[in-house]
Amino acid sequence: MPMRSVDIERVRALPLFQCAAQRTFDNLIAGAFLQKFPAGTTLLMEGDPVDFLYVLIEGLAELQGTWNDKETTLAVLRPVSTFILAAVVLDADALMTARTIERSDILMISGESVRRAMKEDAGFAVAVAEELSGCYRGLVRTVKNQKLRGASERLANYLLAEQVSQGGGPTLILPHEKRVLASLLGMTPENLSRAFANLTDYGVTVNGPQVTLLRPIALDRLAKPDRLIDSHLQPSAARVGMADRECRASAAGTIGALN
Amino acid sequence: MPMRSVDIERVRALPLFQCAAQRTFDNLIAGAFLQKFPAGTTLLMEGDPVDFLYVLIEGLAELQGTWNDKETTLAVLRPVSTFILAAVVLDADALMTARTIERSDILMISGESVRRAMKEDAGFAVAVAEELSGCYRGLVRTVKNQKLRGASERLANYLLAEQVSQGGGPTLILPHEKRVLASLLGMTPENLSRAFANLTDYGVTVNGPQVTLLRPIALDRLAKPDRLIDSHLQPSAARVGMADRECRASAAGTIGALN
DNA sequence: CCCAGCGCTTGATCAATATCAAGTGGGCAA
DNA sequence: TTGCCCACTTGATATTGATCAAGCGCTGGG
Repeated sequence: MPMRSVDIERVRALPLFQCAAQRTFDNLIAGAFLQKFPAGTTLLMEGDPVDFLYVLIEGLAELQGTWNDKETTLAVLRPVSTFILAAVVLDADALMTARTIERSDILMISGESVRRAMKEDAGFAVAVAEELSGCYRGLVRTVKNQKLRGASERLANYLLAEQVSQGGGPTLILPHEKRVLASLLGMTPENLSRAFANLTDYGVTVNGPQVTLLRPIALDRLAKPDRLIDSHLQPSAARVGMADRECRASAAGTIGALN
Repeated sequence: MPMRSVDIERVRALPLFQCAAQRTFDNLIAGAFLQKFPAGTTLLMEGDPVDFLYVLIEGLAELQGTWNDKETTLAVLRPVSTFILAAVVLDADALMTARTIERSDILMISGESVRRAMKEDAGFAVAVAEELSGCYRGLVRTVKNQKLRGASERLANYLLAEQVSQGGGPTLILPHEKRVLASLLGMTPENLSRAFANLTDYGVTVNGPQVTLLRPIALDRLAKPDRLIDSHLQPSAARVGMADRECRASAAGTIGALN
């Protein structure tokens, strides 16, 4: 499957590849291939060896973990993000299952060549370390979110985060099924319904996948968003350089570039 | 505070520094200093800028997160481990506060010099990426542990993990106060007591900080440890090379080398 | 030696979340 | 169009975990 040059540029523009030498980048792309997957495809199973670094170019994907016949969503990924980086770096087995939620275009880069590129190109190795740092911090936020907040607080913060990521208007569209959201937020679908019902008093109106926040101030007072948990409200209006990439990782919701 | 050469060697032997060029290592150590802290000292507050990479040489330390006057322990660190690496790499604010639990010897390495070393020494940059990958995967395990298991299951797995890390004998010593363990496992101290009580039927006897596992098979059947959550039972008896460093990260309990 | 404080436990109660069981409505296929 | 399936909702109930309130036992200071 040949890559369109538009897509190559989008990948090249990722923080992960921005600082790589042109030669490094060309080598990585040379052995890579772009593939289309229908919705609901399992890309990689928990416990399997990882042969590729994945880059979601278009569509929507999900990372989930399993234990004892229970299942939980660890992250929902949107374009453009890489995933499974940590396993690739260590040449280890996957700790999470990766699944497409929508029909998706996914770039697969040989894991072996990624490891080689790191050794040969210090700039790229640094970029990998920075990417992983961002992913790591995203997960720290996730754990804090999970351990310190109750269900409706998690939902409230998710909604506020989605609101800004969707332009700041009063109404936002849930990007996937509510059942996935429930799992992501660490509750049952039934409880998500009830959590939405609780937020009615705070001006939250639900209409299918469309949610409207009528009293953002009230909702905010309930949610108590925190820059050390919710990455959407970062103070650094300055510094648009290297270090801001962590901003893409969100604790309550979509964790960009999760591995 | 001059470092003993014994300690220098212990640091040098860390996976993080093993592959670094001698020159890189010397530079890093040159600007570093070793400091002793009494128990209960706050090394770094959540939200503060991070100026140093910390290496716990001796003692016991804790990483905790806060929100809305609630507090949770994210990890308990034992020697020798590094922490706050991710924040150092990104030159970002700390997401967790770091506290000593016991009197501790801590090596502090300039963050600026770490970032410089990464750019100049690809081998070191790769090691940083590998370390971060291990930390990342440790946190993935933590999240799965937290979201998929109930309180007594988490405790049971913690005990089994501690047992192997303390030599595999039937009796083990809790390395810190039970209240810290409770917070680490995501429950209240009261509930930890009750969780211990529940495990009585599975041969768990508690006597102060000393815990004996009389029926390991029964306990194991309850705990259902999983190599994709509990890092203590890794299959890789082979491959003692680079990639095994992740083994030090444990989901249920002490996450070595957490950042 | 005694007492105060603290960590831990235990019991009673309460709140939060999960589970079970219908029931509704929309979309898709026959 | 009809009818079924599936996501979602809602209610009733069960379970789990948190909170509140004593009480116990060890330790360190007076």
